[in-house]
Amino acid sequence: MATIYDVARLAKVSKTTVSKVVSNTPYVSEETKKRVLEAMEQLQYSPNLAARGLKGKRTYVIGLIVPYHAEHLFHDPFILDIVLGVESTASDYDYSVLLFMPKPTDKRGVYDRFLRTGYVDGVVTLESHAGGIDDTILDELGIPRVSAGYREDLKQINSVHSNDRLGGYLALAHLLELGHRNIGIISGPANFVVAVDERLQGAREAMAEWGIQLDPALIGYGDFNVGSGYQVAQQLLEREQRPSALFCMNDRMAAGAMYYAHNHDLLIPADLSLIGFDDIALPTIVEPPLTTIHQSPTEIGKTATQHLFALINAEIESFATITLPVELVVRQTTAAPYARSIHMGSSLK
Amino acid sequence: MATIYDVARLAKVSKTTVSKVVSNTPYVSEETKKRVLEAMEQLQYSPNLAARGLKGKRTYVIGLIVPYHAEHLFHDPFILDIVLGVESTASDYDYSVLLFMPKPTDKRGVYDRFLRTGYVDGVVTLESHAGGIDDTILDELGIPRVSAGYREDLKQINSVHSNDRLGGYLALAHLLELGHRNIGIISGPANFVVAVDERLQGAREAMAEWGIQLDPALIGYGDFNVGSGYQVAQQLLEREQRPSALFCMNDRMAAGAMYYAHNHDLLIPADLSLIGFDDIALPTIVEPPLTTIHQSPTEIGKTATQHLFALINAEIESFATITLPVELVVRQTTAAPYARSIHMGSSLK
DNA sequence: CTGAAAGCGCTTACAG
DNA sequence: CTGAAAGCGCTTACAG
Repeated sequence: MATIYDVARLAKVSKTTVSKVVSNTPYVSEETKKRVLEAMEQLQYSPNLAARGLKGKRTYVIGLIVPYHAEHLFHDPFILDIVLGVESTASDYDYSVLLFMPKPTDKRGVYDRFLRTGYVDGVVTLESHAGGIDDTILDELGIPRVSAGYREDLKQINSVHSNDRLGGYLALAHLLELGHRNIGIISGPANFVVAVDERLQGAREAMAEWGIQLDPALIGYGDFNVGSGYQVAQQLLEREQRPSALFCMNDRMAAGAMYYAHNHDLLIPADLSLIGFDDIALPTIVEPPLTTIHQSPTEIGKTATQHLFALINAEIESFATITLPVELVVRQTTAAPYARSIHMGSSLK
Repeated sequence: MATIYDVARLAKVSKTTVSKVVSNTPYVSEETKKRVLEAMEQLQYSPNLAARGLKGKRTYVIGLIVPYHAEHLFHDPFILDIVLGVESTASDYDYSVLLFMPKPTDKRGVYDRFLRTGYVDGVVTLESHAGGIDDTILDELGIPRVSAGYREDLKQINSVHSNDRLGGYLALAHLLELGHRNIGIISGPANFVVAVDERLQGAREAMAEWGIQLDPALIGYGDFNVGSGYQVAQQLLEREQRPSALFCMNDRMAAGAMYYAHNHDLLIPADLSLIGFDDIALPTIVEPPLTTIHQSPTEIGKTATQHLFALINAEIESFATITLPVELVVRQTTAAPYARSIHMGSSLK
């Protein structure tokens, strides 16, 4: 591979000058610059990252830490989208991404070693809940860090996530506006996945605005999988006072709930309104199309990485948590309550 | 961060000796070694990767190239599992993983630059179909490469994938042994995803053994999503001579087919046998449990990475394609054909 | 605007 | 078994 020396010789300048052209320093004459650029092109020169990293203040590499959690959380399709957002943004900044996936069984040393090798200018961590990454080594080494997701220490700093509280609020407000009062919630794991707690809080706030207290008995806890949506729907819909609407904390559980409704001759949305969260591409056979709260995992990855570069470049020292907008997407699974039963009597089956 | 010099000083030896201890060279006295090890521990010394990469023959980094394909292929849960296998194996070998996700819109230069920076000792590429990675730059730079999945040039070399042909064979053989003769196939995209072609070939071979010719009209083409499984099932099951069994090329399409069967009062397996491929964790509400062909994406990642290290260490020069075993997992969606209709007459509805 | 020189933290022959 | 010295390919003050 061509080195800076080869380029210098071909362009008849010094290594120093080549280096200046590479790093776009001003005060290089146009003519010299052009000659160097041509030589670089001709030799397909690409600066050796190891050498840059060794001498300069930068390694041109950021770390991406994706802790392996429980099976179903790790296989969340969002993870790949966030990773994609991080990688493509890093690439835009001419940075490379070093991937690190610590397992829960890893001793502390593994994590330390990854950072102490001195390879990274900063790290993005993917987090969703307790037991994640801790900052002490990062602080000690002076490596900036941005969290894509909620920080495990819950500090409102250097992290990027969806406005989950607003999402919970919008979902409930939508149902309340339609006239629903007896609303069940199919929650994810609470006190563990921070986003879940936030969405619950948002739901609570919406209900408070309508003067309603959230009944804990109307909250069921699933694990984000389709199957748990089915089970929790069953648990909630078998109640004496059957809820007229369900807020499901992700689209997959909403699909499970819909499946339960189909199996029990509940028409959606006539007998039961359903709203999800995420706005993933559900199988087209899940009918009717789901009303949901849209969020953008790729944007989370992008925004987190952009802000990491702002930290690396010392443009900012830290930033307050960024909450990305979420959006209510009304499709065909929500309507006024008991639209059908009002006309046809209350006995549904 | 502590350097090799700090360690040398603390242990009262030369840098050279420390380096020898780090790289586990023999011919260091036990006593010296122990002192150095203690100093390393005390200073939390970790060799600087950039310096190692610059001077030594190795960078201790491998590249992982995950091309962004069509939406649904990229979001295949297998990808994350393969990545996990690669990362954890690299980590076992004290290597780091540099992630690279080229988009179809990337100009050639982006890919080149990733490799020309001289950061990687080798690369693992994730591939499934045409239009992937080409070897010319790798060959030019002398960077070893292993493909996790079928190589896009279809060379039977330095690649690791499941024994898809055997999988196709096992699936069909299972159905044929149960007595099915009129068998439909819900295929993935053919002439594009290599594994699909292989599975079809395996299916063909099984049928030939039973003296049956595969009828092209009994093959429908889906896109691996649940919805397409539903649609193709419909297309095949509405035929004059309704197939008594369907071989689905992944579990998600099998779930779609099952859903179609439920909606049309076909009992599984009494009226219709169904076999999938992959053995993913389907939602528990998909009932009955699916008979399928098991494969192990994490193993693909691990095996590919292990062999990459064998190439890097020059233990081998190349290796013939490794096909990882697949396994028939018989659960409850397959049975002898028309188990019910034989007893109850042929009118099903 | 240009370039000579020092040095980043290692590894690797080589000599002892 | 141990260590002095050269050098990997860059960047960065510094001098001109």
